[in-house]
Amino acid sequence: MTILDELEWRGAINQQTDEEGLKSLTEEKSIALYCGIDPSGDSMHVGHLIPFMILKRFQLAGHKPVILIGGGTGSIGDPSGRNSERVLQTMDKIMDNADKLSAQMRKLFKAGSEESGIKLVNNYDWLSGLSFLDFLRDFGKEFNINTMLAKDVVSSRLDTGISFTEFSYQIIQSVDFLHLFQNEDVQLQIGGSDQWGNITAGLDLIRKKEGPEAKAFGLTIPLLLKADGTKFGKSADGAIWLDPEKTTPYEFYQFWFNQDDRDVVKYLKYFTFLTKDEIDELAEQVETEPHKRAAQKALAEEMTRFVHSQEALDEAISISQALFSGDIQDLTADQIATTFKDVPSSEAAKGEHNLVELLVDITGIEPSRRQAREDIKNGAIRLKGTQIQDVDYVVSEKDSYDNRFIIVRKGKKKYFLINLV
RNA sequence: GGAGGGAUAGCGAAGUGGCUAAACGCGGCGGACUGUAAAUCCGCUCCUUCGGGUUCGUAGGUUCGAAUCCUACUCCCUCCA
Repeated sequence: MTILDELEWRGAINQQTDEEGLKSLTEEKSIALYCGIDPSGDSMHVGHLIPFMILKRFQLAGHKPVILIGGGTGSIGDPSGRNSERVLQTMDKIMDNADKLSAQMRKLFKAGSEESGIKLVNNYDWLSGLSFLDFLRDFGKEFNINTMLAKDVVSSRLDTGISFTEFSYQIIQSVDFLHLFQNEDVQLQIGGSDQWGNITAGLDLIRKKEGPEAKAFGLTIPLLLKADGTKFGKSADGAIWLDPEKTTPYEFYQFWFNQDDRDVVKYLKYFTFLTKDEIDELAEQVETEPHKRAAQKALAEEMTRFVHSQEALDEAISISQALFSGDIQDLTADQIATTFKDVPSSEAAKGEHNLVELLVDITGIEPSRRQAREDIKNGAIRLKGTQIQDVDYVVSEKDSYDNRFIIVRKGKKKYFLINLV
C-alpha cells in the first residue's frame, strides 16, 4: 500500500491539489514535505496532533518531513477558522510558546534529530529579517488582491472586518512554502481543511517565482467531528492537552478510553500506527463484542504510550483499575499516594470535620451547601469507598488512610484527594 | 445627528402589576439501565444557619405590592443622515 493509499484508507484526505501528480511523485521518489503549527498556545492538544501523525506516516514510508514552528506567522495571527480578529500576543509569549512546542515536537517525534529523519524549523528565522520594502517588492507584487479577497477566510470576514495584518497572513505562509521549496526541496504542504486557502496561495507563489514546471502540491485533512456532531478533542473541562501538567496522563488515557463505539475505529486510523490488519481486527471486535471495549483500550494504550510513556500508561491503567473496581478501602496510604497523584487534590487539617463543610468550605469539591446536601442524600458521596448519606456526618480519622489522605468519590467516576496536614 | 427595537438565571428564550425564585429548551450535576459506551428514563440546577435572604442591564422613583409602570444612564441591534 502506498502512502497515499494508506491515507485514503485512514480517511485522512480531504482535498488534494493534484491527486495524480502527487501520487506519481511520491511513488517515484522520496519527497520532502511540511506542516506548520503557530505558537498561539504553550502546548498542543489532541486535535493538533493529526497532521503531525500524518507527517510521521510519510516518514515511515520513506519521505522527509519538516515540522515548522510558526514563530513568525504566529506573531501575525492566522485568520483561518475564526470569525473575529485575534488579539496579538506579546513576542515574549510567542517565543516562549514556540520553545515549548519545539520541545514537544522533539519529545514526540524526535524532530530535529538525525535518526528520526524529521526536521524542525522555525519560520521566525527567515521571516523576521524580511524588510517591509523587500516583502512588498519580492512577494507582494505576486499577489492579486482580488484572489486574496476571494479566499473563504477573507471573504467571510469582509463584513465584520479584518485588519491588514491578518489579511497578509496568507502571503507570509506562502513565503514559508516558497522558502522551504527553495531551501529544503519541500514539495508538499499538508494541513487541516481550513488551511486550503493558505496552501494554494503558497503553490501560486511557487509557480510564479519558480516557473510553471515547479512541482509542488497541497493536501488537506478533513475536519474531525464526533458522531454526535460536536468538535473532537474537547471535554467539558476544555481541550485535551499533550502537556502532562495541563492534562494528566490518567485523564488523557481516560479521554481515549471513553470514545464512542461509532468513533473509535476512525480514531484508531487517524491517530495510531497500528496496521490495517490490527485495526480491522479491532473494528470486528467493536461489532461482535462491544462490551469488551477492545478498540477503546487499544486506542487509549497506543496514545498514552506515544504521547507520554510506557510508565505513564502503566500508571494510568493501574489508577483506572483501582478507581473503577471501586475497591479502594484496602489500599495502603502509600498506594493511595501513587495511585491518586493525578487526581484533583486539596488540603484539610487533621481532625474531625463536618462532611458538608469539608466538601464546600475546605476543599471546594461541591459549589454550595445545597448541592452538597443533595448529593449526599442521593448517595453520590463516598469516603474510602463507603457511601455516606447522612448530611450531618462527621468525617474523622477512621475515614482516612493512615490519617494522611481522605479519598472522596463523587458520583460514579469523580475522585478527589484530600491531603491531611 | 435622527427614528425605532432590545438587555431576564451558564446559554437560548417565555413572562407586561400580586397566583413568579421566574414557563420551556439546551448545557451542567446526581441517579437508574449498561460496557467507565450510545440511546432512553428519573431527580436536581441563585444562596441559606431552612426562619429566610438576594435576583430579571445600572441608578433612582411610583405602588400596600414591580422582571412587569415612570425617569435618567450604560451597552447592543436595525433603519435614516
